[in-house]
Amino acid sequence: MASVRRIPQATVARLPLYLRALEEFAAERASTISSEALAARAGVNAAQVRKDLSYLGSYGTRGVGYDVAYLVHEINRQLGLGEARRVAIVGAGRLGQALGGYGGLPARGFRVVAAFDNDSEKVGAPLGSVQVSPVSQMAEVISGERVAIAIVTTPASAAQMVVDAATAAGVKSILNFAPTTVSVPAGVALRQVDLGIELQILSFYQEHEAASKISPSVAGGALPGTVPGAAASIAG
Amino acid sequence: MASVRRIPQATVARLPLYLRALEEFAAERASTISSEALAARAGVNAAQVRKDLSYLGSYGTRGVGYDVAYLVHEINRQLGLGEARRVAIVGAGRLGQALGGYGGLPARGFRVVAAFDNDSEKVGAPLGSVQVSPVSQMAEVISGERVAIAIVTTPASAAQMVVDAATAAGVKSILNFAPTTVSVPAGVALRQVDLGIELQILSFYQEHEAASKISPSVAGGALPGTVPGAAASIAG
DNA sequence: GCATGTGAATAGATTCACAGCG
DNA sequence: CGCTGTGAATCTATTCACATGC
Repeated sequence: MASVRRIPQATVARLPLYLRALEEFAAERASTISSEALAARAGVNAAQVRKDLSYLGSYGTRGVGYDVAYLVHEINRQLGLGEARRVAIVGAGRLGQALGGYGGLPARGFRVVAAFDNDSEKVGAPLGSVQVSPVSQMAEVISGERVAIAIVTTPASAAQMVVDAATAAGVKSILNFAPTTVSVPAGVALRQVDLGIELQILSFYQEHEAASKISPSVAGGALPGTVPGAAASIAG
Repeated sequence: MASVRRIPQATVARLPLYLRALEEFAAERASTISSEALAARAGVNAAQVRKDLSYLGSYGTRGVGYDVAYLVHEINRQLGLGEARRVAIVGAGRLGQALGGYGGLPARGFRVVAAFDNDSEKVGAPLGSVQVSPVSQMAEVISGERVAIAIVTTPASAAQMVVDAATAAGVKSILNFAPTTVSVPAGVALRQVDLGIELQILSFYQEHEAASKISPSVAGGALPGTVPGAAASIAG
């Protein structure tokens, strides 16, 4: 019953991993699962799983394990996945197109409700299930559609500008794929994902002995007038 | 002169960030840079920058700062970016196409030398500057082309299989975009990137107060028969 | 008896603060 | 005298180990 405890960033970053694993177990008709089995599937240590879950309030049964369905429910609740989050994609290039058409988004509770680009060739074209709007309309469309999260897939040169426009229009989370560091106002959460950086990190470990441990990425939020910093995740 | 010191994972994950910032400074004709300016551009704290760089052997000048060109050179060296790394893309769907055509790869010293898919519709089609080969030929093409890094952009169901095939053929680093946890043999470095997970993490911070700090992702390597775990970075 | 839940121990990362040097 | 380089202090995260309770 640690329900008031503050959940560590590292734990928050692992909850979605557990969720993914739990959904696999659920699909296999498992009704109960041990920390050990969950840990193996998620690629972490069993003690880690137990400690992480204990921050949520500990929903396991000693001698038995965790109820799969209930845990899924609780993690979903903690992550705020009750209702579909409304997202916008800014930048309708190849990457934006790929993400917009990615079926994993609706499957995980995210709904693309707008897309933007400043290339007039792209404006009006379909991107996933929406039409690309001009960047000049970001403010009105974002507030009209109540967009909560903006995914930035513009070139580096445009990234800070669109982040500024999106946050000014009320977006509270930014997922930046542009290969540059952007900063966001206080109270806006930010995560950055850069293919080149990932490859460079791998390159390091190729040169030197491969590292011994696996570590998750950590959250990149912002309460203070935070700058940027991090790197993180995407899907196929 | 801490040249023998082991470089912490967290530092390794930030070196590419510094590199990116330094290249921007170089483009602006700055010949020397303070830890403070570099920190601001990279979105971290100045003390962090100094400590991180001190692991490389400390190439700064007190009262002045760091020589931009020299630092770029040293970080590139540490990251093993002397010669272009040879990469393969496995999975020629939208995301694979987007990554294969991404100009940031060659710009940062990575060369796509092969692509694979098991859909016969896609085999033979161009992906970036190469042609898609059938998955059945992975072993020979990977060893023939001396592929060092495999980028996995298949559906989740195929991911572990292609990772096994790639590592068996000699690939030493895996960048997994498939939304599932994969495991790799000892000595193979692994990083995982999942769009859905990133969004779920942002969703958490949207619900609760936004986090106060920014944190970088951490490396996901493997010396032991390591399982998977992490999340991390890509670009637009 | 078996697997959770958790304090305590350990390890790792960040930040401070200042001595040292150009 | 400014800025690096780095020990020491702090904070965060991971792992251990075992008491607890089903």
